[in-house]
Amino acid sequence: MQQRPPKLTEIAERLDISAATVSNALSGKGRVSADLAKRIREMADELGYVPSLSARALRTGLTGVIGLVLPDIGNPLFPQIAQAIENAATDAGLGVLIADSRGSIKAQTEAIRHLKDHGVDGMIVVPRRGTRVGDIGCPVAMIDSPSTPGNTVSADHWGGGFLLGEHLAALGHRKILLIGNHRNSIVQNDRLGGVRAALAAATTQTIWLDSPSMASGDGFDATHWYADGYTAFVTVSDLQALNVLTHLQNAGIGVPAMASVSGFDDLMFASVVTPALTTVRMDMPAVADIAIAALKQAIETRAAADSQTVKAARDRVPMTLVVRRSTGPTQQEEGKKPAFTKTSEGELDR
Amino acid sequence: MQQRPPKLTEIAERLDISAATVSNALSGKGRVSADLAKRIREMADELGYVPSLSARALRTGLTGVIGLVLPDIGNPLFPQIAQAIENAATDAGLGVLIADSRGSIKAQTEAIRHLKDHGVDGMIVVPRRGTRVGDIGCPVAMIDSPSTPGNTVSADHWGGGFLLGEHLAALGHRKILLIGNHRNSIVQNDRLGGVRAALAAATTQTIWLDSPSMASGDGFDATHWYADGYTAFVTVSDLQALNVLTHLQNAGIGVPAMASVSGFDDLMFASVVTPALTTVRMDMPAVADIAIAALKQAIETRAAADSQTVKAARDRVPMTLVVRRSTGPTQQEEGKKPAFTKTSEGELDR
DNA sequence: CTGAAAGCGCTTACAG
DNA sequence: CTGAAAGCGCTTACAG
Repeated sequence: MQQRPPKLTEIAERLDISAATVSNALSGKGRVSADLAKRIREMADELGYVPSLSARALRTGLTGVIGLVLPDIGNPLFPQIAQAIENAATDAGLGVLIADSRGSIKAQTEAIRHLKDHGVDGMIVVPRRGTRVGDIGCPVAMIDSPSTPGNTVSADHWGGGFLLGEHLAALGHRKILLIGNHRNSIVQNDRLGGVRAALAAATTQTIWLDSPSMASGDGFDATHWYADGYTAFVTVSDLQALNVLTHLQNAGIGVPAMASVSGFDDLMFASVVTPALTTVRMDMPAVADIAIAALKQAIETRAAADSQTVKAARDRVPMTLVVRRSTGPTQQEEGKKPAFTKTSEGELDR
Repeated sequence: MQQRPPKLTEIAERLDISAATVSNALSGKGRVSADLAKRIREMADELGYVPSLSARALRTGLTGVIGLVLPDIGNPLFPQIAQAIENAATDAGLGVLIADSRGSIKAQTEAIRHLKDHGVDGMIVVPRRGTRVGDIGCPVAMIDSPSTPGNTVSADHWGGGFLLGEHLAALGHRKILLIGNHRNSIVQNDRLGGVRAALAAATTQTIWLDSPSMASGDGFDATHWYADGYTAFVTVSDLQALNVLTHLQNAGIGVPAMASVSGFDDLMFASVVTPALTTVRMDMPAVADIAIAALKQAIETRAAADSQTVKAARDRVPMTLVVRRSTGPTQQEEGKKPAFTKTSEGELDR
């Protein structure tokens, strides 16, 4: 039916007052008598008035939309991030425009430009590994590792790793293998650093799958390490953990009876596999809330200060250890079910 | 630095011509002499002119932004969808605003309203199961099952299932168990219907995990069926397949040596597990292209016809069988590596 | 407390 | 082929 939506002046006409007054009343600037303001609001409701964001944007220079730049939408962690950001933004009355910096750093730059062209008031960037985002002419909140310069908010990856390390130590593991993907990833180093710190009394060995020695040959073979006495395998992500888990199972090494496998991120499949994966989870909603709050504040005070990376917060959100069943080696742990919501399997496909 | 961006009138002033002419030249309406148009474009480039979308939106009533409504951003299939849509939209010069209809149908309605309030020109909706979206006052493209009324474009789920069924038949399986999650899901019925049709000569049995008998007790136990002679397990999603796979392995039933497990969607972990999952994949980019094209056309012709669900296309995009290693029962298949890109593990966490 | 007026930066008939 | 003018729907000083 595409009814032409009522505009502000229509409310004004009906009430025989000026558009300015309607605008003031609706924006709650308080320059209107309580009584009149109430009548205006009622009329607006009655007419189903929805302000034109385009007009407002043109006038105020603010669109009420922020951009979300992700290194790769295909990233399995993306749903968690996007969902948390979308929720927080919606609560803050902001729209979220997404952009995928798929592939290259160049693509990241393009994505940022694309968003700017679309007039976002600010953006949240999960930068590509090793990337820095310069001044882009609008406020930016970065979600990265706490050790990254320019970071605004992030989970406490080191602390999360420490929790996991303590857990494994308590279970009695003495030889633990730590498996990382990219040796120059700050996040991965933070995570494994925490694990190592908690396992100072045990034997740990760290291997990086992107190292030359690994890249050649058939790569990593968990059974080999198992034969060497390693009973626990700590990976830097659940995807890697899944890989190790199924490898071991496939080779007849029981998990958690004979070996323990754990990951990070609590990806949606972590609770679906048998045995369920023990993992370390970030509090994405908290990260998102902080990022949005910082961004919003920066947008609001933007007029005064120059637009810059939002550095106000620099928060470090704690991580949570999610103990499930893969906790060997002697199966001490019965595995509590996690309290938080997991991805609804029901909506998998319809 | 937030330099005030140059506006159209500045170009006009510098060239000592009218704003109208600049506008015409830049929008390529062709009412400007080629020579002048060229000079205008050069000046625009030189000044780094970026049109104000807000102003254009106010004037034309079109924002150049579409909304993407997903049933649940947490859905593991979401990354594929979002990425494909974002790519197609960007190519079409459109921005994508996301909305999560998490949880309820009510939330879906709210999400749609939220997007409308933000002035999207149209939207792409992946509706919640069993949901219909009424007229919302702007063009809508629905991505659902081909059998769903109002559907605009979708993968050929039945056809994909048929491919999988044929494959299993060719491998010599005689007793195949089909496992669905929601007995009233159109997509799932389409998929399993296709499988069944191709396996007409074999024995198939279908169970639904949401049926009362399943809901009670400990639910589904693959080993029980294996003992009963079933050698192939077809699930309606890779997540389910992963569950079955790890269950079997955990119980000492080798895959693919003793049993075959397959799924749908080619979720990012499908190629990471051992053995890699055989699955059926939709061509998301094709789906996205069709949806965006249909939407764009509807937006452009919107003035004339009333806004409605886009029904132009109703396309049925073919699905692809991805044969990997889980294809038993006699391990005939050596498992080709899939040709398409899988989610870059590298960006898992940084 | 309320209103008249200007203007945000474009595009689009309409003239010339 | 080019330009003058109006207007999209708001908000914001500025008066009263």
